[in-house]
Formats: sequence, structure tokens, C-alpha cells
Amino acid sequence: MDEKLQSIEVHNNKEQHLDEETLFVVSQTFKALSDPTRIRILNLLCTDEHSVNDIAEILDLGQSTVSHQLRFLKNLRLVKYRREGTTLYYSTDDDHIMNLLMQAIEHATHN
Amino acid sequence: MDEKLQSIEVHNNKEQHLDEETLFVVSQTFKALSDPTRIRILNLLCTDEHSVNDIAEILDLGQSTVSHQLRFLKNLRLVKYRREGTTLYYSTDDDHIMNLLMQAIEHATHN
DNA sequence: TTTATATATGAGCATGTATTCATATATAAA
DNA sequence: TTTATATATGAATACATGCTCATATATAAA
Repeated sequence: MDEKLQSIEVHNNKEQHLDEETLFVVSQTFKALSDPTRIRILNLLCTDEHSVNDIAEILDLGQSTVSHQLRFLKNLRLVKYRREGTTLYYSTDDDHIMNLLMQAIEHATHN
Repeated sequence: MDEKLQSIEVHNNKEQHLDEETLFVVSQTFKALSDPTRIRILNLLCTDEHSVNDIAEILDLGQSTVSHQLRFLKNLRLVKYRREGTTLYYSTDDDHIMNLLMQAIEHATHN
């Protein structure tokens, strides 16, 4: 099933009960999207890949801050990286979750 | 524009920059969805309205806990209530955000 | 008015989290 | 190997957050 098809589904939860694991995954996912710094990083990466220092410069953040947040996002498999020498180029790695973020941004701006 | 049409849009963020207010609204919205207790409450309310005590009993939570979380959700206009005597019946009040939650639950269960 | 029931609220506490600082690691060039 | 650059990491700290307890408020019934 591709992204487009998932997106046109009407998402009503057939099962009433949410098991512990689903609850954990869902809450973790939204937690990733609940911090302004991470939102800015993901929003930047949604168009292009960027190195850690680029991200830090563009968003005016500390290198350590960016690295910590990227580790967080990488653990949730929301971003990935590609190495080129000593430079790591990060990019997004979950189109579905990025789509959720973009929907929320649209919702926030157009209301 | 109705909910269905918003749902089939491809959500790519045309503007690069996220202003302070958008950032705040988006992060607050996701913060609301990032707590297991609030997810359980919203998932329960997504089908039917329920009183505070009902929610507490069904989800095995303290009355105070539920009331505090409902206040949080109400401040973000994610839920509303209707009074009947001393009983307050809460229900969801933002179909778009509820759809985001359902998408995330689908994503978490079907993967 | 008194009593009972439903809900809201504030304080306190324990836990979680984002940032910063100092430093470690890794790759490449000299 | 030495040096430089890019990134990662751990500890410390300040702040946010969720829950609980006790109590307040609000509505209705007696």
C-alpha cells in the first residue's frame, strides 16, 4: 500500500482497545513531533538533506543540540544519514510521519 | 474545504520558514497527542461522548487525573462538553486532529 | 438549608526532557 | 603521526509534566 492510498483512507479505529505497545509507539511518535527544535529540524530536512553543522547554522542552534536531537529522531527511524568523509548528511526516513507533520503545519497556518 | 478534501491533499510545506506562532501551535498540538493517558481518552471519545466519571472508570484512571487532562484538551479545543445536571458529557471537537491521531494509530498497528 | 453527587482546582512530588559544557571519537589531510 | 574538522556523547542543570491528595465549586434533591 503506497502513501497516497493510506492518505485517502478514512481513519476510524475499528478496535476499541489500544494495547500497551501501540500506545507506546503512538505516544513516542507524537512526542518526537512535539518539540519546536525537532519540528524545525524535520521541516528543514523535508525538502533536502543537510549536514549537522548546516542544520545548526541555518536554525541557529548549538552543534551538540542538533546532534542530540538527530540521535533522538534516528532512534525512532524518522531520519537517516549518509556519510561523505567526516560529514554526515541527514534526511527524513518516514514519509508517513512527515505527512502528519505537514498536515499539522497546514492546519496551524490555514486556521 | 471539508475534512475529506484536506485528507487527500499532498501536504508539502511551500514556505520554508516556520514562524514562532505556527511552531508553538504545532508543538502544542502534538504534545496533546504525546501522552498515553490523553491518547486513551481521545480514542475513547472518538466514537461517543462520555462523562468524566465514565472515562475514569472505563480507563481505570483517577477522577482528578481525567479532569486535569480534559482541561488540557479543552484549552486546545480538542474536546468540548455538554452539561446535563451535574454531569458533563465530553466529546471530541477537532475532526482534523482526531484524524491525525487515527492515522498514527493505523500506522502503529499495521506496521 | 442541608445533603449528595459530579466535577474542578491547586499544591506537592516524582519523573522526564531539552540544553549546555566539556570531551571523546572518527575521518581526512599534511 | 600530527593536525584539523565534523560529529557524538555523558554529565549536569534547569525546566516541564503527569499524577495524587485534599478540598473547592456547582447542580440537584430532600
